Amino acid sequence: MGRMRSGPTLDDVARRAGVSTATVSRCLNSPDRVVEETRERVLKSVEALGYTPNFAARVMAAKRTFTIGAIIPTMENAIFARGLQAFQEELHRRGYTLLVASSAYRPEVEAEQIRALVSRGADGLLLIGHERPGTVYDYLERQSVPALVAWSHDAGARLTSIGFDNRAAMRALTREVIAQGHRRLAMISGVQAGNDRARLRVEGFRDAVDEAGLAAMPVVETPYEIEHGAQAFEDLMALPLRPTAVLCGNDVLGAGALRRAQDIGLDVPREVSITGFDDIELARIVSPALTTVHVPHRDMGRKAARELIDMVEGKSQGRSETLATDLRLRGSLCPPDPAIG
Amino acid sequence: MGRMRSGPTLDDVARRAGVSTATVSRCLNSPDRVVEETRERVLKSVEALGYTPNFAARVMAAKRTFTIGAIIPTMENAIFARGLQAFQEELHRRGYTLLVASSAYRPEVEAEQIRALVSRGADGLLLIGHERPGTVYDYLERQSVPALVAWSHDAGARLTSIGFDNRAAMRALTREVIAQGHRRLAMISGVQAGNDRARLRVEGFRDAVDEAGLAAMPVVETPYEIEHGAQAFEDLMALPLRPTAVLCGNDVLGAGALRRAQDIGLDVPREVSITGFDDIELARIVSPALTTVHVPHRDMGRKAARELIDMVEGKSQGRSETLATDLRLRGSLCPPDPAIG
DNA sequence: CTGAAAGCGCTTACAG
DNA sequence: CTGAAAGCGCTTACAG
Repeated sequence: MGRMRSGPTLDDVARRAGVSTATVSRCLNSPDRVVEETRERVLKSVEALGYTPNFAARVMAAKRTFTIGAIIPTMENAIFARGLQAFQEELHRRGYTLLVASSAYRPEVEAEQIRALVSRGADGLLLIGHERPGTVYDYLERQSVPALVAWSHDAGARLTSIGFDNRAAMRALTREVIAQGHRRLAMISGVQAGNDRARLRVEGFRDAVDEAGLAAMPVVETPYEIEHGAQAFEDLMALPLRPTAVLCGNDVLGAGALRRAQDIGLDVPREVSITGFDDIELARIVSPALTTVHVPHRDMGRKAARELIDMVEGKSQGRSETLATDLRLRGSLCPPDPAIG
Repeated sequence: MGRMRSGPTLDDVARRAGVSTATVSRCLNSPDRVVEETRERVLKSVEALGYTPNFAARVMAAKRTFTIGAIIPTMENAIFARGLQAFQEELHRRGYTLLVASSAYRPEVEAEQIRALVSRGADGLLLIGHERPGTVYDYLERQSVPALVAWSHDAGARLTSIGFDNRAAMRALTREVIAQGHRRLAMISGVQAGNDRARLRVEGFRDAVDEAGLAAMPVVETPYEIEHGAQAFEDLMALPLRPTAVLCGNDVLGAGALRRAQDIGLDVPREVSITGFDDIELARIVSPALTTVHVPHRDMGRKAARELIDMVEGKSQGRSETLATDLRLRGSLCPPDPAIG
């Protein structure tokens, strides 16, 4: 069963070039330590045989893979795409290869993927958010694999993070909605269990609602999918006392809510305002465009890559950083209609 | 520089349990070949030490990784997301792990990623489309790594493929547009170089336009990004003789075109019809929803996984399959306004 | 500048 | 059912 990789080996190359395997290895890894004439002969031999080093063997001997692993909750939508792209570009610039796996927002899958990547020799790991079983952190420590968290910042966490303050960001957005005159605010949140970003955004929402002394309205929890956002929105609109503004845990939910509003004949923003979070491309595609929290995805990705590589290369013990977010006010939010409010 | 993975080894486990490394290995890989009492002792030792097998060593000894690699052109949008998700679910079901890399639509990056994945021991590879340098195929053959192409079908290609007929699909859509009465059709295509899906879609478009005896209109080529789709659309609308229908190479371009139409005050579909391709979620989010070609992403992903694993396990020499696509007629397409046409 | 040789941490016939 | 030992394909001190 299965294939036996049959490619040529270092030994084949060495024999053909009439040198030792050590010399071939040097030609490939530190060419300047081999005299030109020998090097040329070896490279010609490499070429002729179509030789590619066996990675497993190299890893075992050198204990280094120049591979970074990233486990993100989902590839189904673009939430992490832009940040990851920047992360990968920076990695590439520094000579590392990125391997990505997704956990479908399930902690046990994430743990499994972490093990898969670590045992495949990942030199470092990028994780999203701080919330996961302590055993995962124990494992990473025991394996002494540097790991960095992005998309979330938590000073007290076990891992270094390059992220932003989800709570403060959502608080600021909610304050803005209130400042525009809304008094009945509801929220559609992502699933909070195991997701600190979702949880912190809800907390930020509540902070602002409470400090304004407004009556509590529902926070509906639902998976980060368009269709779920749509359904949750419809449920909220069926309430006897309808919210005049619905704040969504991210742009995906916001787009779903907006779409459903249009489908059931509600005018956004005149009859109901809707906001998102993340500022992915989707937020500007929908019409009206979504008011949202802008997250510096590319900047975060690039900085995360730099810091993680520094950690991998022993140049840093881990320096956390909080990036600023800002509001993007667009057509989906306006003051409530006095006739409705 | 770099870390020395310092975890416990098989030897440590063996010593602690008072058995040989062979026995520990058996406990982990074929537990039924070890008597219960011994097994328990060994597993306790594994537990106590927090042992994880060194993947590289295992690969080298066993010549098998249970890892499948996929290289997709982009993770920036959802084009490949749903299919890849299904692919990964099926892989997981059969005990394989998926590692993903993206090529940014650049052939040289793809070649690099292929090498990275192969030398990391991928048992098999999923690639998108058939168009790439012959040297890549030579390499895969020499390394005897099974590879499968998805998203495109080509009977004459070197690799097995589980895909659909991009040309026929686009031809069918174009025929429908023509059948609705349009006579001035333009197209916004993705970049065709190195992308057989893009090229075949353009050919399908031309097939239908030619067979209807319509005058040639521009085919604009642009990267698959919302903003580029928007710009291309605006350019087309600036033509002296405006098209009444703009067919886009995929939904991303279609969404961009639609957005720009609204921004410049054009009524879709009354003044201009717009279509997409792929039927990703975005197509239903925008308003009006995009008429598009539905691609059976999940089915394709699942079938690709099954076939690739069969190839990896020597159960198949590679069986290609063409999947059916169908049209989804939605609000972005309607007959042209006689007053305009 | 180059080679001989040990060693990386596993798996797997081969014996017993 | 279990162990001793070879071997997987590299890298890297250590000599020369």
